[in-house]
Amino acid sequence: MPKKRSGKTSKKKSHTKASKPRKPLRKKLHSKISKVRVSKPRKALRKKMHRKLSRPRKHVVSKKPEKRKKVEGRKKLPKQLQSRVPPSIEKQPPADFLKEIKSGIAESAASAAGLPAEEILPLLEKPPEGIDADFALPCFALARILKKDPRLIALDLYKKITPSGVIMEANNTGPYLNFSVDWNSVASGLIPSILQSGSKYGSSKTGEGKTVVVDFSAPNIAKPMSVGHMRSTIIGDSLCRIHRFLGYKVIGDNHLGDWGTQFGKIIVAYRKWGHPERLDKNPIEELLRIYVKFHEEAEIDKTLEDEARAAFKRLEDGDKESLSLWKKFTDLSLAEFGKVYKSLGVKFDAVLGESFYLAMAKEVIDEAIKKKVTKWSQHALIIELENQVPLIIRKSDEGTLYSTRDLATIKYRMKNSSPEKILYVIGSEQKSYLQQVFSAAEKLGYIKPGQKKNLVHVYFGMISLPEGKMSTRKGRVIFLDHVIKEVTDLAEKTIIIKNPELKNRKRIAQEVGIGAIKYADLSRDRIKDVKFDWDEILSFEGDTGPYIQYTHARACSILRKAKLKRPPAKLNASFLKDAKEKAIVRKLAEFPETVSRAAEDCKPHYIANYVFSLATAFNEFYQSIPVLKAKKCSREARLALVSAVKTTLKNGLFLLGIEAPEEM
RNA sequence: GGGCCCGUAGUUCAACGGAUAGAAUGCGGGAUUGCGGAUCCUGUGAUCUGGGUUCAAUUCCCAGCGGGCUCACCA
Repeated sequence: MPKKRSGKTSKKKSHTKASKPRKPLRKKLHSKISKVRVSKPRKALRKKMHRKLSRPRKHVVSKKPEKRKKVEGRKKLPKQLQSRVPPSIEKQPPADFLKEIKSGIAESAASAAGLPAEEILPLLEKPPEGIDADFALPCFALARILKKDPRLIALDLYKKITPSGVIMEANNTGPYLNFSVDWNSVASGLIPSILQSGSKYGSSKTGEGKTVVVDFSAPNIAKPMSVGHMRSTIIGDSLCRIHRFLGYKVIGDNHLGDWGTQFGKIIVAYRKWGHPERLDKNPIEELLRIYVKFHEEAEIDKTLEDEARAAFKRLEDGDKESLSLWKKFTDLSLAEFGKVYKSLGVKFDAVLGESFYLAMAKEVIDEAIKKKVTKWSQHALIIELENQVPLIIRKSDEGTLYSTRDLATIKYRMKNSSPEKILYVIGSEQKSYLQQVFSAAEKLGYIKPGQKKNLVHVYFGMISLPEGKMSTRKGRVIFLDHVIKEVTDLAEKTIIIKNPELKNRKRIAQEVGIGAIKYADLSRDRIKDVKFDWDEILSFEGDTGPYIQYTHARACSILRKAKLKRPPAKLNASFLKDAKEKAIVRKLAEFPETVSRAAEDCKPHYIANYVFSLATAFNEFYQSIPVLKAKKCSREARLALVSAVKTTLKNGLFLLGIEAPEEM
């Protein structure tokens, strides 16, 4: 049975529209009882206290007393405001303030310790919540090098370090050396820099001159796109955006499943049971019908599979009638896929399906024979691999296989784009298969020896339904366009309730609905399996795409009402005094690092999590601190902050492939 | 059976080997007619088991248990 390249399609009982469980829109009626707000300790603090009382500490190393002593003895140093307005040179990538702060800290700690800064830098980390500091240097690693008690090292460094620049103070807490940063000073450079960089904030030039091919989506022709294809499409699209943002030349390639034995099946099925009129009217539906029919009949009549293989062989050998059928099916399917891609807002730089590589695949076979890396096994041609199952590259009927075409694809891509990396955004179930292909490619010399690591399988877990595995053939499947429609409809209903005056309601409902779908996928680590859950995808509250979009829209709303002609050129950040404001400034500074980590690990969920935490920080801020009604200086500073948040949220959402409407 | 992946509050997810494991959702309380309540505040509640490495393990290693995927002429 054909499998989808991008994932699995099967699914069990399909939910039909009306029966779908759905989370009701929450109507909140609020009681108007006025109450005096009592300030309470923060939740985290509470928890901590509770834990302390109820549970014995695990490690007795804790030196609370010492910590306290240190904190008391902490010396306040004069802060030196050094606002650093970034160079306004166009070509210059946006400044990465976090990186600069960290290297500043690393340098001063390094010179105090007499070690190179490069050794210190990677050790720097963010202290946990509740620690009153911005950066921490755990001294354990130094203890080994310096052969000293880490606590003494921390103390020693603390004494030697003279804070300067944005580093306001250092202090030692047990084996940790903690640094506090003057966020006002940082903000006065960072915020104008963000405003100036705009849609470029967070980008860099690290990928300049390098090419990355992203192989993603890859639906199978003649089958509808199910939610099984969602992950490859959404994750792949995001990875394209992220790499492009970092300066790479990206070739997003939709490696369509438009060749292979399943076409034999469809051709056979079409000749036996197909209705041309139905095909024209409702192509995917008809193709699916005959495809399912084929498998039902094949259960009974075992010769059907052979018939299909033979039909595929004729297609591969260039039989005209078969080819014209193939062409028809392909064109019809592509038209359908195009609609889905359009609503998802996904574009490709290349759409080179497997059929494109047919001639090259045949060359691959000849080459493999010539290079003497093949062996015969039961009339099929195989390549033997170390510690792996051999890879079949030609069937016993001399037809090509997925593997043959994949090898040809590697050859073609290396030759034509010489990419630094090729990312295969394909389900984890193909992990061992892809490793075989990569090894074979190395053996055939399509990649340089030792460069196998540049062929990266960006795998992801499988989508299943609450009722079990999906299965196209059994009709247990949820179609992607169905999901899009449901979510979009709900978004529209929500808008009608919450913002009836909104213009462009349809378009924004679409943006919000798609945002919900994409965010639900991209906000979790791709390697984990997911259960498709209507309730989750139809939820617009909490950790969801619409929450981020809403936050962005609120920021836009404030800026709109402020009627600023243009963002302030200068910023007096000393008016950003509140802890909530500082928290936002720090968050803003973390964006570039988050983006590059996401690219390194090919994990867009870093960005999703980031954007959520920034949105949350912002919501907490504007909930309690007035912007428009603040006094002039505060108002200006806060408006700049709001604007920087808006920009950063928008950029983050963009990297996830999610629109950021200004109203919703 | 061999190989690979996963195992965290009731549920769904986070957590560059570090200091008190964060959220969301659910359920229970709340938000002075201030910038849109798709928001905010607050209570509740978790690292599968057993060993090992480490100053330090949710994280790394081994074993077990549970789940998923995969083991050649499908893709």
